[in-house]
Amino acid sequence: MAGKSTAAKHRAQNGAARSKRDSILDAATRVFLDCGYGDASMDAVAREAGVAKQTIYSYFDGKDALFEAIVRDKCDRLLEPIGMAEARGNDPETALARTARRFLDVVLAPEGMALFRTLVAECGRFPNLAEAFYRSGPLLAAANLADYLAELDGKGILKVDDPLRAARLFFALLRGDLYIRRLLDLDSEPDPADVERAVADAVRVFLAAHARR
Amino acid sequence: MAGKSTAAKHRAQNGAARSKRDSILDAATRVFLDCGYGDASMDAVAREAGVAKQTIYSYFDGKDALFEAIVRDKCDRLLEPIGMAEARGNDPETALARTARRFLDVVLAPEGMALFRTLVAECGRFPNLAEAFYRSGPLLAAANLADYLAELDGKGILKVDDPLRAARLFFALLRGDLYIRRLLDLDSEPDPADVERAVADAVRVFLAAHARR
DNA sequence: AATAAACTAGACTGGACCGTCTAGTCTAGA
DNA sequence: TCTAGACTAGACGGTCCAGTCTAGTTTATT
Repeated sequence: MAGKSTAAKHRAQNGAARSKRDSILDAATRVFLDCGYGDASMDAVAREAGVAKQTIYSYFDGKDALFEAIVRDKCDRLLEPIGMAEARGNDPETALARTARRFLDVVLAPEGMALFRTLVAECGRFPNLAEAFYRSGPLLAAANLADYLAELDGKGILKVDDPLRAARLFFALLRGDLYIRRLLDLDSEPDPADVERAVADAVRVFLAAHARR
Repeated sequence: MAGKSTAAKHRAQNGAARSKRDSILDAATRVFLDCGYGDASMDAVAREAGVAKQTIYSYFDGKDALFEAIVRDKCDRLLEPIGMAEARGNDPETALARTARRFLDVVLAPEGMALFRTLVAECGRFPNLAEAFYRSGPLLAAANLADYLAELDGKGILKVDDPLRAARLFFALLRGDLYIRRLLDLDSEPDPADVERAVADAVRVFLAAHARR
């Protein structure tokens, strides 16, 4: 049976070794999101983590596996806030603006951009990662907003025929031109005033399109 | 003076050698947009072009220069239709829908997506290329549409306070969720019905937001 | 203290690839 | 026919890197 690999043994345990595994993950995240998959070297990860290269291979099966691990980790952690359900108690304008701010804060931040850029670059090699990202990010955000929009429609506050499509349109509005420019690294992180303007624009247009007459 | 390089000599002439240079450019475009900069090899380009590797180096100074050449070429050629000015004679709905269709046809097509993906992946290494793309693509499209919107505002047909920002919002609406999914390679090229729906949605929302009351 | 497992530092293998070089072939013009 | 320049096929040097291996050190447990 060829004996369980050390990596497999590590994976099973949750104790003290956990911290070493974490420091590798942290370092790998920095290196991969900084350089991209191709230009990131395992030696660089080892150096950054303050760990021997062999140790990495005792926790992870190889470069691919390490990359997958850090991406899934980042998706879980980073995108978590944009998966939060709506605060139902407010008027639509306030609730939408809050959702919008939370979304932009995450996706326009350096970490969010780096993650997305890396996934776009590697979606050919790791199609399942791209899918996982989409589900735990854009799709989840849209689904949650759609629930809220359906509720507003039911109460007769807004007119929303297809809540999921409307939610997607809202986030599309929100990304606007900023997102493209950030993707191409033409701008650094926008200051709060720019974000606020983008939020206001998106909310205004969205409400105009879904007002009850 | 160290003698003009053969590459320089070639660059100066426009005659028969032109076709060889073009076949290298064509092959390089396929290889680079297919594999990305890092995974594309000069040997692969040579093989694809049916040319000796040395010949490539006699026309281009190296891998970077070849990449720059094919990207600038693609930007010029591919993005040209979305830089076209508006047909002013129609009602706004028709004109917007036409603009929208032209835009989506280009950017959602495999070539458009591949170009954009590659630029996103390499914007750290080639910041000037990202800038050039943005200017000859998204910015030009928005600027042209903005002119048209300003005209509609002047005639009192629509209410558009900031034409450039409105134009950007229009294209953002248009990209919608489709663009994100295409970027991550989750969908293949959308069928015309999907495009038509995206166009209709964007036009409807945009007109609702900018209607005169 | 003894022992096993985890870890380190660094050498090493095998392969990919950029850019150069060599030697020879083909083509066009004098 | 002769010659110069463009081209080809392929070898080659140098570099980088994933993943393995070795030999020695630290840590934890009994």
